[in-house]
Amino acid sequence: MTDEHNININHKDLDEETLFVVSQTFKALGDPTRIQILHLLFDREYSVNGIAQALELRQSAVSHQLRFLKNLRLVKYRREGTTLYYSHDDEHVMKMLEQTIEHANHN
Amino acid sequence: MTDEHNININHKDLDEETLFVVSQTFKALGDPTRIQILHLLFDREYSVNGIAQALELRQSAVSHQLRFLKNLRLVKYRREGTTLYYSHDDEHVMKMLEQTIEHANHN
DNA sequence: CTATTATATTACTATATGAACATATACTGT
DNA sequence: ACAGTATATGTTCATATAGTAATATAATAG
Repeated sequence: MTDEHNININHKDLDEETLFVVSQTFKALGDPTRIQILHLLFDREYSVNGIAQALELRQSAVSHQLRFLKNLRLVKYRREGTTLYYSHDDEHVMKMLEQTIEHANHN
Repeated sequence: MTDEHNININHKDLDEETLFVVSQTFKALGDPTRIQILHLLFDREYSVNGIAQALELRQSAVSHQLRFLKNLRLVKYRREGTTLYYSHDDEHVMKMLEQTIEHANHN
């Protein structure tokens, strides 16, 4: 009989799809611009131009990065006229980001 | 004063150095090969060739990625003769990796 | 010392990435 | 329909990245 009662997680199975999803998720957080965008969205929603102004970035640069984040379902948006208000859409990722910023500041 | 003029309600500012450290940390986890290496090191230490054989990678490729991970203090090594045994060296990062793999598998 | 083994490093190549610019699309008000 | 505004998209370019092959270095055994 094996030690199936053990609480430890089995680290031996890492299938290709999981590997891809995990690496993509971290890749999203591996760029300063995207981190800044998500960091902004921590507190409240922002329009695309709002993000661009707050971070002093071109509108197209922001839009490109938002598409990246939206493809990974890390952000979502609601429309109000011609304006799109973006907000974060993945609690787990936002918590990781918060913790890692905390961790980095603590050193 | 309206909310429109009060753009900087942000609690925690995100200084440039923190931004760099955080993005570098996530960048380390943003590559499938590095994730596989860290995933291997979850349970125990491995030699460079051990990692190469386990993941079917060239020795030099593994060595390159280990240098990357070592620069970020995510892994450490001990020497035994000519063999270097690598192990993980950042609990926070390993926990994040574990949680994110769990999170990805859960979907 | 020399030979062997394990790992690191250098040089190179192919691909990925991020930003810029210009343009296209979507919506609103007139 | 038209003008104006907000956002998205296509293209191009410079740089970053990951891998390979070949070589260098380090430690050990004989």
